[in-house]
Amino acid sequence: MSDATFDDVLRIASPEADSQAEHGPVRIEEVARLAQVSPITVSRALRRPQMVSAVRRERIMKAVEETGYSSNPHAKALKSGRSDIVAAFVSNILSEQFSLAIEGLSDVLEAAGFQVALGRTSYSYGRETTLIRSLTAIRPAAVFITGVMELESNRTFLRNMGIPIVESWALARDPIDMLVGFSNADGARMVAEHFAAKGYRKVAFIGRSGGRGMLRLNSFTKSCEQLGLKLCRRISRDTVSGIPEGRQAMQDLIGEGSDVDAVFCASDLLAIGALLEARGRGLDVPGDIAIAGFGDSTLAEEIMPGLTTIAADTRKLGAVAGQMLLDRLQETQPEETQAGHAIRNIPLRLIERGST
Amino acid sequence: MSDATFDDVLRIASPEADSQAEHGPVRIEEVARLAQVSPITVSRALRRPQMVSAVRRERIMKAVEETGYSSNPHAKALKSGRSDIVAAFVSNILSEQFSLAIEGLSDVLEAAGFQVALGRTSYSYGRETTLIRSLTAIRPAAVFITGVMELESNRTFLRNMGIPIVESWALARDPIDMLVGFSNADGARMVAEHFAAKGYRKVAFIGRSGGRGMLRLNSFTKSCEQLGLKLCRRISRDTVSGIPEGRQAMQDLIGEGSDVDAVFCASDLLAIGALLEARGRGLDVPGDIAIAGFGDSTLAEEIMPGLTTIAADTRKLGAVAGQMLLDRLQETQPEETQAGHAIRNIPLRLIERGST
DNA sequence: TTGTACGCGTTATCAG
DNA sequence: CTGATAACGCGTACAA
Repeated sequence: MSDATFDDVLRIASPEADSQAEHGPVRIEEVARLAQVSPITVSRALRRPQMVSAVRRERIMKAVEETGYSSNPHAKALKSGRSDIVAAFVSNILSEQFSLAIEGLSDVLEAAGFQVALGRTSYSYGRETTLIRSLTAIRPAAVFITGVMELESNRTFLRNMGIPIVESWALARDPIDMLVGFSNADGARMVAEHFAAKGYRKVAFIGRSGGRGMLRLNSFTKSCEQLGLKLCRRISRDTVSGIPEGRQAMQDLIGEGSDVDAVFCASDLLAIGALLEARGRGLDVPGDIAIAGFGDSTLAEEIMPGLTTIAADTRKLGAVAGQMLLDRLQETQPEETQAGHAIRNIPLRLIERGST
Repeated sequence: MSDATFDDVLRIASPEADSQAEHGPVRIEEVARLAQVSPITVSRALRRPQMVSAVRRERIMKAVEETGYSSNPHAKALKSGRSDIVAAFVSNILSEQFSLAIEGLSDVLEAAGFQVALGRTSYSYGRETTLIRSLTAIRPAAVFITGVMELESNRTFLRNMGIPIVESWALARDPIDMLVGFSNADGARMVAEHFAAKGYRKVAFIGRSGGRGMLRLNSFTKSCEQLGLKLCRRISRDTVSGIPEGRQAMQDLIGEGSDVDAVFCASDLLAIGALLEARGRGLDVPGDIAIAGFGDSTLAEEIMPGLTTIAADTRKLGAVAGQMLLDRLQETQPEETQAGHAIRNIPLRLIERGST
């Protein structure tokens, strides 16, 4: 312990001393005794109120209130073979867009009594596989993935668990189960069309070489051809894409002395890095070079001169995913709970700002 | 479903068909049968290997391998009255610093077989209280908080759970249990000293009015007095502090026609908003006005002309917290597991960049 | 509508 | 060192 100064921290006293935690957790039996019924009746009163007479139900509810009873989720999970946990796989929790999706998801699910457990795959198949295998033990009620599961073995494994699954972030043709995504291809096309409309002719692409970066590049390439744009340069890296990588890529581009008009960056962070580098070297954006991104991060609006980008409402995406899972979890006829291959599309829009 | 273009998504086939999930989870009994021992011996072989003879232990381990057995965490939790879940309370998952702390925490804990469950308090006492109460049901093994619990009732509740708890992000004098923090007061003083050393004399403060914002303001105020700096203006808001709020605050400051030299913003995002606004209005930073932040976000380094800021290694903070929890969880004599009031200090340093 | 008996998978206890 | 027995708290199946 160094001699650092201690902070004086706010403390807020509360009148009622809450000694509830002292006596350990309340069991259903205690509630039953208080309400003068059997434990199973308490259980029913909570799970299927209409199965219990009004008189007892009220007595029970009162006892529940008084004791602060809530059922033990582990016992419940053990009995039912299924927990109230929804597993959410995220490649990178530092991503604003993924975090927003998780917020949307957990807002919906927590309101319905489910817990969201985060698993970080860190863009690694190894970690992803490890996490997937651990699901056998946890017995989640459902699974959400910010992305599409790529390894066929993991897809099979998840499918065999027989629980609702939502993949996301792309409009894949045959999801494991359900899907809520947006069309990366459309987004890339919108950028190409925007470039064409603004009169840019010689364009470049910066992005990750795998996954969605690749999707965006493929579509961008095709659209450029159709629109008569010349795609002079593609800079792909397979590392995670942040501001420094964007800077580096732009540096490469400029260093080559290329005469590119406009650059499409497959993520906002890449685009912001590129933009900062370009301006730092005295280039005018968009005069000397136009830049567009993907994702509509907070920064896209704040940075000078404003970043043109493709926006998807990812908080909504998460909320929709949560609702799809809930719908399936709360279905009355579990027999019908076959993989429905429901697909929901989240529309994209291009937001034009100063950078193009 | 609109007519959006379907993306072609990468699929990676894998040679070995893994049919493990088909047959439902493997139970300890199956392993026992395979190894020709009783279930309890399997349990012991896994939890206390030295209690089982080498011969059987090997047979058992082989059977575990073959079946892919892993113990059911719900049954374990039910039996032991304690789960392998560590609850982590975060006020805002969109914060880069908090996310890094969570990464550090879960890297350490997951390696030791614990699961980290995130609870978002959203800077709301109500949500915090709700989450705290829900812990009774979940029976976490331990609790981590990115911040200091302020409500006395919640502090009591947590203390009474009798599990290891780590608060963080400030050097509070009497933590509920353990603490790993940095001195917000020191950080603010470092900024004041830096301003003084650079010759700035008329300074301002922008920050949140509660919690750590207040800590930083108090210390900054005192340091300014001691150093002969004139603290002309304090702009406090009680909302979450992002780039837009920083912009707004700087706008207020400039609008008043004040002749402030330098501004200390209690968070990097506020500082970046302020910086963008100042430059957007044609002010030179630091010529016309110097700006310093707190947190050392990625952006601080990237933005022009570089943001002077107070850096704390929050990933390390999370890792240290995880280790403190682990040490307590793995203590052999549970009798000694009294609230130790261990306090660890994470040093701060001022990073000077172009903005001052 | 209500209650009894039992089992979910694991591990502590105690006897061997 | 090993195994039989019981119990963790809840909810399903069945009986009343």
